[in-house]
Amino acid sequence: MNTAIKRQQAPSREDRRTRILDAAEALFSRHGYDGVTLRAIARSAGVDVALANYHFGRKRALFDAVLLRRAEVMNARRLADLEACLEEAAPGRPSVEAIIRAYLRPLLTIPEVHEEGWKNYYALVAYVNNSPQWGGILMTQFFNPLIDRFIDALRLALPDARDEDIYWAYQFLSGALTLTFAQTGRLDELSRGLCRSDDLQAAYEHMVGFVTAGFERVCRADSGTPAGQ
Amino acid sequence: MNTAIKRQQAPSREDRRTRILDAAEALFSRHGYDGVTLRAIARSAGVDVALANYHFGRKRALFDAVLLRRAEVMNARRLADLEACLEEAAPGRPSVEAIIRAYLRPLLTIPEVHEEGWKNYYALVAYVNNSPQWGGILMTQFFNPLIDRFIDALRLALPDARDEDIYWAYQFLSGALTLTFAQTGRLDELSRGLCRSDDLQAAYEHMVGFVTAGFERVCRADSGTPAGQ
DNA sequence: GTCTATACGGCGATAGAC
DNA sequence: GTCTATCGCCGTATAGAC
Repeated sequence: MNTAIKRQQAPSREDRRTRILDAAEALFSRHGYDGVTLRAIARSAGVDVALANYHFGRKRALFDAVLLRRAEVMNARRLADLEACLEEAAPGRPSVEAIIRAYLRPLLTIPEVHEEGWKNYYALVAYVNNSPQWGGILMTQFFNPLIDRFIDALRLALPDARDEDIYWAYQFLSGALTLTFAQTGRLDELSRGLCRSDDLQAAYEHMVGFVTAGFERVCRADSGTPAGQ
Repeated sequence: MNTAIKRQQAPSREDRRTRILDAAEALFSRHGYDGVTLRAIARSAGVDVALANYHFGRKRALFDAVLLRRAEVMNARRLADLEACLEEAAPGRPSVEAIIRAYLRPLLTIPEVHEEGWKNYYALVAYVNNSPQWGGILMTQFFNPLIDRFIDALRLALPDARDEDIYWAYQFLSGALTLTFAQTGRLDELSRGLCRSDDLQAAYEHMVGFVTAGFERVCRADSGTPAGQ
């Protein structure tokens, strides 16, 4: 009724919440947690200073809310892809490559993946992941349940691997992934335009090969860390 | 004369410069560029606010100076290791693994590598590399001449590789490397203590295998990016 | 329940006094 | 140069409008 005659009406509760999250996401991804004020977020979102506090509580809780919003979407998609991959292989073992594809593909098959919001989110995750302040706490908080499932699948695919080798390999995957999807433009500079940071399709194809080969090499039964260097 | 009778004397010019750089390095690595004020740096270094400005100019120039100080040391070592590696292989081709070792080994053979200063620097480089604000500009500014040499060596080791494949693989190496040396503690959490972020030796050994295999896979002549996914 | 206006104590920035 | 007065912005809390 009311909604039917809305035209240039004031934004709804959800509109405002979303705009605060969007503004916070953009600003945190550019300036880091300590480089952003609640007032700057409110100004950018076009709302009162106190509104972010009302909806999300303290600054730190808003930071969490920004991360959670898209992490939930992404984790659900990845989990579905992983389960499909395991089901397809059953009762045999899945291949490492199939698992890596299930982990990476959702990052670029999100329909709105080229919108600013997702791009900002990817940059924010890269910031969080690489920060000694946030990395240990927040990556664990938002991604551990999902990653534990992927590690389990990798144990299945690599039955002779030692756990520590799988964890180290995952660490390298994580670094390559978050840097690449942050789309910093660095690659464009280095390659003098030959590669484009925002070519997520090319990033995905290359990363699948690189990471799969890396896991297979590091997790070979004979690939120990010998006493020497 | 004066210097001879110094005991608990005021720190020298170089002492102060160094302390400003150390303080800036620590604070920038924790809070990002926008999260740090010149006053916070001065306070942490125990010097007057105006002194940072006197020695280094504007805030941005101080940021550059922090990065440059250790980048120069690291780049010189890497270049020496690369040249030794090429010489050893001449007139044949160097192996991919030997080149990767020359690129990574200097990161942990720095004698003072476990001091706070280097640890902060590694975290700072991870921040810069992953930042859409800084990544494109500063990584190019401080590391391009060196990396061009390594890319040349990799072209030699992988004569059939396409340039774009080498650049993508380098991007993944760069992400894995900067995240790992940032030592965020994330890996310790995920592996429940099985792996330790500050075990640089284990990081190095695993990374060499992972990255070498990744380059070899991605740069195989037949490893195209086919039209489909 | 949703939101605005405003206030508070704290700290950083600037500039004039010494 | 160093000190300090003052101003403005910080995160957060709260009272009250709607």
